[in-house]
Amino acid sequence: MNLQHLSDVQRRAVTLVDGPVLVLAGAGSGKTSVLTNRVAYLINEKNVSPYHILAITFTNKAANEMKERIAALVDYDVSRMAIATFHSICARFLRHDAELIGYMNNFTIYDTDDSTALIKKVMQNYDHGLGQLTPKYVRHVISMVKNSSGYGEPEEVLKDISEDFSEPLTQIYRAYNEALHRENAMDFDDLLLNMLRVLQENQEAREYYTERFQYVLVDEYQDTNSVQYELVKLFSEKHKNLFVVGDDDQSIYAWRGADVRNILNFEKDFKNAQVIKLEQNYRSHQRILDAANAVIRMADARKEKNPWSAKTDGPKPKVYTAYSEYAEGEFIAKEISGLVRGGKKYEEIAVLYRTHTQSRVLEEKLRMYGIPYRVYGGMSFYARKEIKDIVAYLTLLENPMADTAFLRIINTPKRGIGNVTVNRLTEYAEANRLSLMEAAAGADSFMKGGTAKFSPLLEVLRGIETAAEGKSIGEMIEIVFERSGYHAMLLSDDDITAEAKIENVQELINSARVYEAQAEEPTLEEFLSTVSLITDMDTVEEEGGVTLMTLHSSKGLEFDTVFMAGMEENLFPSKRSVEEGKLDEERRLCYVGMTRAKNLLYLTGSATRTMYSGGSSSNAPSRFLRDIPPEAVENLSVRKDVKQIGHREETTKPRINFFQAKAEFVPKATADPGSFRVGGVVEHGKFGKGTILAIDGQGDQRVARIAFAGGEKKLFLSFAPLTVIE
DNA sequence: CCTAGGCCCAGCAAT
DNA sequence: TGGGCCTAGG
Ligand SMILES: Nc1ncnc2c1ncn2[C@@H]1O[C@H](COP(=O)(O)OP(=O)(O)OP(=O)(O)O)[C@@H](O)[C@H]1O
Repeated sequence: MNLQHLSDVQRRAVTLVDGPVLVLAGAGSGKTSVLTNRVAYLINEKNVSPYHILAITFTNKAANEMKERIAALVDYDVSRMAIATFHSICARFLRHDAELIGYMNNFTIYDTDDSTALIKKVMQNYDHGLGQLTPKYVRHVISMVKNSSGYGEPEEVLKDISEDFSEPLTQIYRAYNEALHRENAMDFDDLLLNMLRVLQENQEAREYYTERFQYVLVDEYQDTNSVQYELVKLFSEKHKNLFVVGDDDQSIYAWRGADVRNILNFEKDFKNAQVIKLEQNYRSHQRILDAANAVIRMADARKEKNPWSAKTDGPKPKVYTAYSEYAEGEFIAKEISGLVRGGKKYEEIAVLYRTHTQSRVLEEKLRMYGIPYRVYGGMSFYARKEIKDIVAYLTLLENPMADTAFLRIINTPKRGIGNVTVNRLTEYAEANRLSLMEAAAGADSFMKGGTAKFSPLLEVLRGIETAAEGKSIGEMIEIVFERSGYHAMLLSDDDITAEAKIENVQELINSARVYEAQAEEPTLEEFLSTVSLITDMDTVEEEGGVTLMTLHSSKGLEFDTVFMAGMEENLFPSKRSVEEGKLDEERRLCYVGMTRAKNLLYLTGSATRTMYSGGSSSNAPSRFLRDIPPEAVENLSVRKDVKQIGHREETTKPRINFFQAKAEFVPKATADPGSFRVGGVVEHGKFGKGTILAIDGQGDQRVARIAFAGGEKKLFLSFAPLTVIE
């Protein structure tokens, strides 16, 4: 196998196959490439059967790509290979082993929506004195507890999280888990946790998996949580050939339980571990690296690295501060248009932001300029209401005990079953330890006319079940769509979104057909499993225009040109991160974003931003911008823009922070009127008229590159005898 | 007892 | 922007 395309040290990482190995290296150093090559190398050169390999990727898409690569190398049914995300692989194993820990193997996976709904229901049953705590918050706490299970009992973990509420929270935590178990359902965290229990509690299963996995590989190791850590440790305990790659500077998921200590302590945790450092960055040129390193250098507690790029030169990162988010969007759209006119492809460009809500304005401006784009993340296809409703019907076919799914469709379409009836049903079901569906069948015993009330629904469900017998999944969805009355409901809905919803359901049918065509042995169970674990990131395409996504989602990806929008205090870093002292994670997120760029990096922001209520806030430029030495970037901000806020200010309500903000983002030297700007025309006492090509530096150090008739000159703006012509 | 429409409030990131 | 809560009408 040819490994000539790798550097010496990368090759070493690929071929050092025995024992625990950590590749700790900065962004763009080829960690993922090394991991993929290593899998291929094991199979091709070391004659390891694909069956004996466990490789954990960060997205399903990355897993599929890796499988495709392996498929080209060996004659093996790669779909059976254990290459997947933690969640997918655990779900797959549990389909076989859940019964070892008291679940049924056809368990249902509840997504965030489902689990929030269930938590809400559980909370209603308790006079917990948690009035002010929302189900969403409680779900987050519960998730943290589950993800921290490697550290101890729920009670202890809860005390650390919330001293005051630990008791009621513990109660809810228990009740929620019991409900999940009764419903034969697992939430995302349970997938990991229950797989861990299988390994811990069942000797035979442990034997099987540890014997099987001679080689264990994990990508993005810095963002593993305590349960994932335990899983990795157990899976690799027998053969001890554990290979992990990661970058502590890219740890950005502590808020959902990831623990960077996993990577920092690797050498201590795994005896005889070898550590390989990759220092060369193959993705970005040096100027991008310089700026990114200026930001990450300020973080505490990190392993120092010496990244360098062979591409020593390239355009400096560009900074632009607009006066409003609309102007910011406009700037980005204009720049993209210009870049594309210059030959760049839309697909090579990404716009990254801290929060999904930022995308709306950006989209608006891109559309205005006729720029094709695709937004990833946020509301994914499978999270849409109509899709989730149809999926709930399918879930009930597979698992009639899934009360959460039942509650979702009990009155959708409308069947005259309201809150009061639902509450009575729930009470009755709980008192008699029945599933809601079972309880509904005996409704006469708890309310007058109960049977009559529920029989239409039960008949629909029974009808679907009979009709779906022996049918393909695509056909099942059609049956559900028709017989549930969902289609009719949408047809009679004159809301403009109804048509799109019908199309979405059609799309769901399509995806079921695609799944059936591809799967070895398609089952409804597996389809539902896949659907609940699919993310938008798995559908990233080569085509489709400019990519819009959050900074978090961009981890692991790369683009020729990257715009980072919303580089402002209170947004990035977020207000909460500052308040809660979690600034470093934001800083690392900034580092992740900047290092996605191969060639061109724009850092944009706005002095003001509209709030949901219609008001407006004004924010200083992000501190991360200030951490980059001025001479390392090119500042494209125009004084003119800044002044306009002043005008707008006077016509609208005053904003407390305005002057402060203005003072911070206006470079000093431009504080005098008649400002210089890139593209502007100036006159010099000696050289005559010229056009400003670029301005670098700040304050007295600002240098302009100006094209005069007699050639290009670099001049200090504060000293040169220049007048602005236009 | 159900439904629809109006009002009020909230704001991060995602498997 | 939307989801949760409240109210009036059916
Ligand atoms: N030896 C090499 N020669 C040339 N290009 C390389 C080499 N190694 C990696 N690359 C390229 O560098 C880029 C970054 O590689 P990769 O995504 O594997 O890095 P990474 O360390 O996983 O990055 P990150 O941590 O930022 O996600 C890819 O485009 C890859 O093809």
